[in-house]
Amino acid sequence: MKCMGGAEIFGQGKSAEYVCQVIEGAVRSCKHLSDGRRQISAFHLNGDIFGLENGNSHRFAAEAIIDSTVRILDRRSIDVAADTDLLVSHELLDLTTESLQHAEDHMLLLGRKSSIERVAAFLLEMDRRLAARGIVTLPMTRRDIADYLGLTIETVSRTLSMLRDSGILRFQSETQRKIQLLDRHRLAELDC
Amino acid sequence: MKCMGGAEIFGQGKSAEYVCQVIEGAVRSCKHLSDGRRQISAFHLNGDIFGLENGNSHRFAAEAIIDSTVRILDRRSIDVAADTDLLVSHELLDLTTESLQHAEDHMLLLGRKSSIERVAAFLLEMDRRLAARGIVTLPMTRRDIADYLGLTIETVSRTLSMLRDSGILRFQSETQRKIQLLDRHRLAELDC
DNA sequence: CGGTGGGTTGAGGTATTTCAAGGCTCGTGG
DNA sequence: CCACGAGCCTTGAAATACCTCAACCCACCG
Repeated sequence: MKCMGGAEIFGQGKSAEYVCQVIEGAVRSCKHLSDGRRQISAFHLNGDIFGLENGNSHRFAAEAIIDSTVRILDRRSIDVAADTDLLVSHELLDLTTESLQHAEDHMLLLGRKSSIERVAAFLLEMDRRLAARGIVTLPMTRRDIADYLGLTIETVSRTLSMLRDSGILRFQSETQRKIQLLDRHRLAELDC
Repeated sequence: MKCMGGAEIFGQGKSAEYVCQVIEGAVRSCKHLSDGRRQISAFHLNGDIFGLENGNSHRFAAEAIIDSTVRILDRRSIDVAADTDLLVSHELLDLTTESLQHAEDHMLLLGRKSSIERVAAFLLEMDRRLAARGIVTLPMTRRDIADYLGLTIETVSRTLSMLRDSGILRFQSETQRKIQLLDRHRLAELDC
C-alpha cells in the first residue's frame, strides 16, 4: 500500500485488523492527548513491523512521515499461524520483546536525561538505523523529533545548533535534514 | 525466597537464569546510570511476574522495596516449555505485551505530562493495583515514586501536599505512606 | 508573487530542580 | 529511660533548564 507523507495508516483505538511492515519510507507510532500533546514512541523504518497488537484495538496511531510503501498483513491469519506454529509464535515474541526493550531504554531517556543527552541518543540511534557512512538523512521534522524526545522543537533546534557549533556535526543540506556526524565518539559520551 | 527490603534480587546486565514472581511484597525494576540517576520502569506487586527476558541477560536491576517473598522459576525450563507448548508460548507473549503496553503509557507520562498529572496517574495506578476501598498503602518511598515518575522527591512531596490541601486526598498515617483518595473523579481529570 | 510549512534564534517566563533547613519516627546504645 | 543518629518526609528560597512567544529566514509551490 502506498501512503502519502502525513497520512494516517491507522488511528488510536481503531480495531486492529491488520499488521503492517514498512517496505519503503518511514512511519511514526504516536499517542495523542486531547489537548494536542503527542508522544511518539517509535519510528519505523525499512523492514520494521508495526501495528502488532495482542488486544483487538490499536493502542497507537500510526502515520506515514514521508511517502511510504507499507505491506499489509492480515491479523487473523497471523493469529492462526501463531496458534499452530511454534516458530511464528516465537517470532512474535521476539518482535514484542524488541519493542519492549526499546521502550524501556526510551523511558530512561524521557525520565532522566537532559536535552543534550536526548538529542545525542537520537542521532546515534538514527545513525545506527539509517546512516550511510556517518551521514544521517532524517525523514522526520523537528516536531517529530521533539515529540519523540519529550522536548519542544525550539529545544531540539537549539541543541542541534549547539552540537554543530561545537564541531560534533554538520548540516549537509539546505533543509537541515541531512546531518553529518563528525565525532561519534564525543556524541556517545554525551549520550552517557 | 525471602528478600529483605532494599535487597537486590538480580543486577542489571546479570545473566538471566531465573524468572521471578512476587508472592508477597513489592519489587522495583530499574535502570541505573553511572552518575546515580535512576529510572524505575515498573513496580511489581502481589502475583506479578518479572525478570522475564528473551536475551540472556537482565536489562534491569530488580530490588525488593520492602521485605518480600519471591518465587524463583528456572529460565531454561520455561524456555523448553515455550518451545513445545503453544499455551505457554502464548502466555509469555501475553505477559510481554502487557509490559509493553504499560511501558508505552509510561512514555507518554514521562515525555509529555506535568508533575500533577504524573502524580495523579501514579495514585490511580496504585489505587487500582493495591487499594482496599480507596485507601492506598504505598510500599515505596518518595524517592522510588520520584524515580518512577521522572521527578525529584521534593516535587513529588509538594504535589502530594497540594493534592492534600485541595481536598483530593488525605494522609492516613504518620509515615505518609497510607493515603486515602477522597475524590477519584477529580484525580482522574487531573490525569487527563 | 504571496502564502505555507519547516527551521532558527532571541528574550522572557515558568515549572521543576537544587540547595538548605527542620520535623518526625525509629532503632541502638549508654 | 533518654540521647543520638539515620532515614524519610516536608517546606522554603534561589537557581536553572526548558518552554513560550515572537520574529525572521528560506525553500517550495500554486
